[in-house]
Amino acid sequence: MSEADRPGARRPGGRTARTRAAVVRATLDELAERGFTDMTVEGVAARSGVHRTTVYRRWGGVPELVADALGAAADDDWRPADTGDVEEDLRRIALDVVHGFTTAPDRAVPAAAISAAFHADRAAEALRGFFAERHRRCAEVVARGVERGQLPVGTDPAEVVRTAVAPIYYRLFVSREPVDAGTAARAAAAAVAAARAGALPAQG
Amino acid sequence: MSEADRPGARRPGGRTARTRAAVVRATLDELAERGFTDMTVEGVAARSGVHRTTVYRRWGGVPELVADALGAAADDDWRPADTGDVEEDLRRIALDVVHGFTTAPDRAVPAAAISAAFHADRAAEALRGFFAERHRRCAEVVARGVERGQLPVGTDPAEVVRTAVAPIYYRLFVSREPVDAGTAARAAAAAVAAARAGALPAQG
DNA sequence: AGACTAACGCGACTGGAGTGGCCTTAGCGG
DNA sequence: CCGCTAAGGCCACTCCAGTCGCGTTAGTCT
Repeated sequence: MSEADRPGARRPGGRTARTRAAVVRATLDELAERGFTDMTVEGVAARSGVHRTTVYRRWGGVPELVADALGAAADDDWRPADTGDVEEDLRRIALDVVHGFTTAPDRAVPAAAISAAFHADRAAEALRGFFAERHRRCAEVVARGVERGQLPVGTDPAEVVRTAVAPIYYRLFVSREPVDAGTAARAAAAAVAAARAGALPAQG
Repeated sequence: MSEADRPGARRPGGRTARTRAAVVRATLDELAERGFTDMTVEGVAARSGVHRTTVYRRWGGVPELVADALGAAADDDWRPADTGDVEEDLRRIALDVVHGFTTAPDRAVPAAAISAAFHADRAAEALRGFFAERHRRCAEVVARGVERGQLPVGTDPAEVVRTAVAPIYYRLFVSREPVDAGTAARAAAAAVAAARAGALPAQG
């Protein structure tokens, strides 16, 4: 559900949608090439063929551009794998996170989104929405685990997901320590162990 | 071990140290008053009575100022409590984190440090050093728990600490969800449960 | 005490971010 | 097919972050 697709928008298709697409694409490219800190509205405008003023009017600044790009990137059909084992499913989710921030071609985008959320409320809201949706999708993995009897009834699905990925983000952006596949596996194992022990109940 | 105290520094005491102290103090004040995003070198210079040029020369920019302020703030004598129970000790550590980012008078400082690390390598290094030291101090809590037989031998102390605090940082700065005392208690309980299950071994 | 030099103060300058007014274009309606 | 209006283009302007060169001050060392 992007801005230009909204039913209430005055000019749903046509020029408005084209400029937005061009700017979003340019934002992603600039982000990958120069990074969030060195990125500039001027550069995005030049690359997209849209005038600076238009970008300032419709978005407002770099953090908002990143927020919109995140929203566009979130409109994917990503789904967690279903291997039949909760811990394996969670490990794959955690591995996706590690790859998304270390080896993925557009790895600068999610990091920039987290950084942008410090600078603009709109970016923070976009981030909140993005992760709410991710938690929703990943919760199915935990729900399946409960159905299979691998996790106790009453386990909070989203909390298990948070526990499984939080250490990765913590190392990446807080303690600034290296992350690898082992980090992901360990975090997933810890989340499952905690859930099995009943330490992650709903409504806690 | 701050810059001005270093044995190799050319001018250990005197004007250099005074300027640095004034600038660090001004940085903390500006941070609390205007926040990281709206903070400016101009403001810090004016408040400290030091010229803009000097600040640019010795630090380089806002992120470096924040990094130095973090370094100064890290020179405290904070120690985790010793209640005789690992989970209670960890819960108190987690509670300190929650308070430090939500209700503490200088709560803007640590958040700014995390944000600054996205913008300057020097800030990222300062952050890394800060958390390495924190992990070191908090590891004692886990070590005591192992000695008491509350946690299995071979548990990785730092990893338990990371697991206990990571969900808080995750909610604060990644998923942008609210945090409270319950968040801290839950995270500490999950960390202990995972450690008890042997999911957080050393050298993993 | 006096020279030496690192560090600071100062003002001028540059470049780019961000804004406002005005005109043009393109999509939508009748 | 033709007006209507939202959105974009264009240009000029302001303002502030950051830099440079030079003069001055204050520790340090003999």
